[in-house]
Amino acid sequence: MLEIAVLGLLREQPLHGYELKKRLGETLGFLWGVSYGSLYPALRRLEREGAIEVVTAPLPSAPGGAFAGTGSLKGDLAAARRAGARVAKPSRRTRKAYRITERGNAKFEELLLADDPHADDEKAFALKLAFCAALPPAARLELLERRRLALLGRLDRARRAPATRPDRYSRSLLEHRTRSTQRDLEWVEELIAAERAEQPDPNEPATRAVDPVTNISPVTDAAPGADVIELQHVQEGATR
Amino acid sequence: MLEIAVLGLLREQPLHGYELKKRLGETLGFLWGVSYGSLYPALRRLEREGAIEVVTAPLPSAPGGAFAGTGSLKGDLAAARRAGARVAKPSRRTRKAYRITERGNAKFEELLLADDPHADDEKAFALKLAFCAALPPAARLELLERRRLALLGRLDRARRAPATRPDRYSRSLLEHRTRSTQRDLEWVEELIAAERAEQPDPNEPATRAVDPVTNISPVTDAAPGADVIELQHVQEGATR
DNA sequence: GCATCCATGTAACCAGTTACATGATTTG
DNA sequence: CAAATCATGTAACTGGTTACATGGATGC
Repeated sequence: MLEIAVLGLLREQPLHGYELKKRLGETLGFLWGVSYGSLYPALRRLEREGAIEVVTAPLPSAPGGAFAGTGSLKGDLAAARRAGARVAKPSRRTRKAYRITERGNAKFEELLLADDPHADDEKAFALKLAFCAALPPAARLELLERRRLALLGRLDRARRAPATRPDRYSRSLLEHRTRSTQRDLEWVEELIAAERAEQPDPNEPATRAVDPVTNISPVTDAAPGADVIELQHVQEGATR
Repeated sequence: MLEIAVLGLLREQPLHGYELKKRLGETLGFLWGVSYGSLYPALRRLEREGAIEVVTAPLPSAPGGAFAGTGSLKGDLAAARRAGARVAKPSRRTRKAYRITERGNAKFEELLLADDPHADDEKAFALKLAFCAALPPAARLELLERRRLALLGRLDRARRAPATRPDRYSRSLLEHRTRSTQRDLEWVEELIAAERAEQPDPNEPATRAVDPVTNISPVTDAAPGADVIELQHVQEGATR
């Protein structure tokens, strides 16, 4: 969970821990609150495995030649000041900004499509969805399709095995839950439809729609470099 | 979480670990799956703090005089056999059945009303609701009321602070989530209304006169003791 | 010079998980 | 007697949490 969120945010621009936590709080706050006690260890972990790296630019020089101009830290500050918040001036001493690496990007996509067992389902999907915009369309579709399957499965199970205690409250709960799942399903199907509408996948000529489980399409490669563009793009507008 | 479920089940009848896990799987399976690795330690923990105790009845005598008849183990076996399942005969050697104590009952009610911070909210409430039937009406109402408050708070927060990333998916997510919360709220309010209808709280006389839903007369006395009946009811049918 | 915010981190804990170890009882 | 099932348990790990320790920078 945390790693997805961190990588997802760092995809857009380098950030340091404190700022990361703040953004997680603002933009994903409704999902769950992250604490420093898990964030900093996660950052070290990600760094150890090469998914992110410290960007040691005190301010002036852009270190990685590929990473022109990085407005990241500066832009952030400016935006905050614009917003009228009381803001400490540059400082820039102890903070360690992290940047995502190629390995990290790979890991991010891998994590979005992995359904590891101890993922909360609800929250996990919500989180993934919140970050799937930067994903290649095929992967995104896969994510939605999986979710759809999971919801269908749950509905089916609920239908064929009532599986609940007989009291009033439990029955009401089960009922409500089923309705809720149904709505989730409809919603996901809308998302899928929208996805297909604007991305009429040439690899799925009608028949393949039947079995979405095995369709790990070997042709997922959409325009290479699209990610890089996206990255620079986000940087401009991301200061919120 | 686990402790609530365990105590909730043991309230109805003494059970041993293996059976407990089976029931948790059947009747709460849609909520979450418990593993032995957490169940047995939980049982030991609960025993240590005096919330449950081992019932050392090999079979014949009902040990706690208060606990007349209890079909618990025997009834269970019979039921299973009736259902056509292949069933091992009595055995009864290594198994340790647990019974809830007075302390345990107290702890159970306390847990249902406590909103400890690391409760998943969604799942936690579902679980509590699934076991609230045996609660005194006032406590049950309190539980529902709290949930209502939480949902209202969430809605309010969502309304006054959009707090989300600007991409299509995140927006859709937030929207869907809000609708969902709204539905949850309506549902809880229905439950509350039903609750009040059959249990007109004598402590809130003034405000109820205004309420247009129930304003036929203040004398809507529904059969008192309905809960007791419900309780006895469960015990009979619970071997399911 | 003190309160406050920025910023990083550690230690202890928590509630669960999987994987493994053990053994009694039943049944074919 | 072998295989399946019933039954209890431990060890190591997971992914987070809270509480605490530390310290630089800044504003008033």
